[in-house]
Parts: sequence; C-alpha cells; structure tokens
Amino acid sequence: MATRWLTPAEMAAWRTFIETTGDLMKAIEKDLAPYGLDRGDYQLLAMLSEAPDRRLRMCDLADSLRLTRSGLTRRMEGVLKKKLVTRVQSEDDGRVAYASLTPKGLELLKTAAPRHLESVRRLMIDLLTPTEIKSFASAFGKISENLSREQ
Amino acid sequence: MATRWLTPAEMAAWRTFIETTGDLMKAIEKDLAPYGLDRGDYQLLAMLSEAPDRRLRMCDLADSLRLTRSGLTRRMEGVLKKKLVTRVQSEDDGRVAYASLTPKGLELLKTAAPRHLESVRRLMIDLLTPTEIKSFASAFGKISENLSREQ
DNA sequence: GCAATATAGTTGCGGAGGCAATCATTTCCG
DNA sequence: CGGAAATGATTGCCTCCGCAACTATATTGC
Repeated sequence: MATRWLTPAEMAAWRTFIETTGDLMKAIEKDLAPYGLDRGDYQLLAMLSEAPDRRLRMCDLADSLRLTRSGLTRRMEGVLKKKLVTRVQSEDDGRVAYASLTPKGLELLKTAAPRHLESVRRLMIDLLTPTEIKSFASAFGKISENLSREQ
Repeated sequence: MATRWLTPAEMAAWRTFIETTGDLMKAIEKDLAPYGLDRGDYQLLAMLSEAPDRRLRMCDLADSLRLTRSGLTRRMEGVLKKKLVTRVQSEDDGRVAYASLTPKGLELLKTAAPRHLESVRRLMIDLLTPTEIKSFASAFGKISENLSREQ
C-alpha cells in the first residue's frame, strides 16, 4: 500500500500539537508550583474530590490518572507524607485499599483550583474562539473514542 | 478578583484534551516500537534529517526537542550506541559538538517514517474533518505564540 | 471444599530526564 | 591585551514511573 503522506495543513496541525502540548503542560505546572503541587498531585486530588465520599480504590484511581498501579503507589507516597490523602483499608475486601482525601487535602485543592483554572484560561481557553473550543472537544472526543476501540 | 470558572463546554475541552493526549502519545509510541525507536529517538532523527548537512549543534537540537542540554546528552547515548547518529566536534568553536545523522540513521528513519505517519493518520488525522484540522492548527498556533510571549 | 486463577497492591530494578555544579572555550570590555 | 562573563557540553544526584516479580486476598470450577 502506498504511503499516504500528510498534507502541509495536516503536518502543521500535528507538528504544532506535539510541540505545543509539552510547553503548555510545563507552563500549567509552573503556576501550580506555589501550592507545592505538581500536575500529578493536582489531578490526584481533583479526582478524589469528585468521587463519592471523596475516596477511590487505588486501582480505579490509577486507571483514571493513567498510571500503573505501581506508579500510583509511588505517587501516593508524596501526598500521604503531606497528609493530603490517607490510605484506608477496605473491610469488605482485604485486597483493597482506598485513597481518601483529607480535609487538609480538600482545603488545599480549594485554594489551588481557582488559580489552576485561571492558568488554563490564560494559557488556553481565553485564546480560542467558541468554534475552536467546540472543535477541540469534538476532535479529542473522537480520538479518545477511537483509542478505546483500538484497545 | 472573582474566579472565572470554566463553562461545561470549556471544561469538557480541557478534560478530554489532557486525558486523551497521553493515551495518543502512548499509542503512537507503540507503533514505533517495532523499529527499535521511541518517540524521543524518532523526533531526534527527524530533526536531524531536516537540518542542513543533516546535523545540528547539541544545544540547538536540545531546544528543538524541548530537552535540557543534559537531557539531550543522555538521549544521545542511545542513538550513538545504535550508530544512528555520530558526534562531530566543531573546528570553528571548541565548545561545540554536532549531532550528525549517519546513513544508517537516515535509512532507519526512511523505513520508520511512513509507518509513523500512517499511525498519525489512523489515530488522529483521518478521524477529523478538514475544519477540525484547521481549528486544531490555529488553536495550537495561538497557544504556542502566547507561550513564547509569556517567556 | 479445595486447587487454579484472577485481582489488588507493593517492591526491586532500571531508564528518562531535570537541576546544579563543573569544565572548557569563547566573547566582551575596561 | 587580560580578567570577567557568557556559552556549550557533561556529570552526579535526584525524582518519576513502568515492568516484572512477589504477596495477599477473592473468586471460580471441578
């Protein structure tokens, strides 16, 4: 099968995407640093804050953070030491441990979240037209859906 | 100043973006693995292949790959060992070393590139409408421009 | 009811890459 | 000129995280 090369417009979209995404994440992370959080910590706390009882099984949390179980174990060390999260052993299932957001963790998240969202606005959302935002969401939605089909 | 929260549409765009990007990169990387390359190696080779004389000063290469100079020194170890790239000391400036693509490196890149671009098509480009691709490029263009202004 | 298997979590090890310190060379100025 | 500052590259040390191996508990099938 002949290779279907990318058109200049397609190549431009791809290039600017991969080059910019990393820079954007670094900038977002820099704005989070004053709170002593990196992006991984923030997302962990945010995930817990939205869960029922503000806690999740380790393996579910790992999945939603796109970490392996071992990666999550390591990341937990940091937030456990800072007392932002506690480990709770399940009573129903001896294998299961929950990660549970502490009041201190919730407090910090409530402080950091507005500033974080302002970063997201300043560095991305406010730069885009409503049409671009719509395209953005639908494009990544399709990509994501396709990826889950690819398994 | 009151926090300007994200609207549901904005939040959806942001969420799907950060969640999908990592998955997409992993999938792209998986398609590159049969050639013994990871994404960092591929981009390094691609960058060199487009440079005059197929070589670049280490520090310029580091910048374009979004690596620190030390990060690039480490990444070079891999491609040097595989003889895909050689180090060439500059004669004009004793501080400067060039990374130079070898014929073997060029050969491998020529083999891997079509498959890589097919991955990009399959996992992203072909899923999107021309409008979405345009939005994509213009959105990331704006984000990138803004980031360089932010310093 | 008890092996065989699956699931949850942790640990040892290794690779990637950043920061700060270091060294070599070049450039800039007084 | 010659010393000070800047630039290019490497190294030591650190953190993050994935893989594979391991432990412990639950579930499944005979």
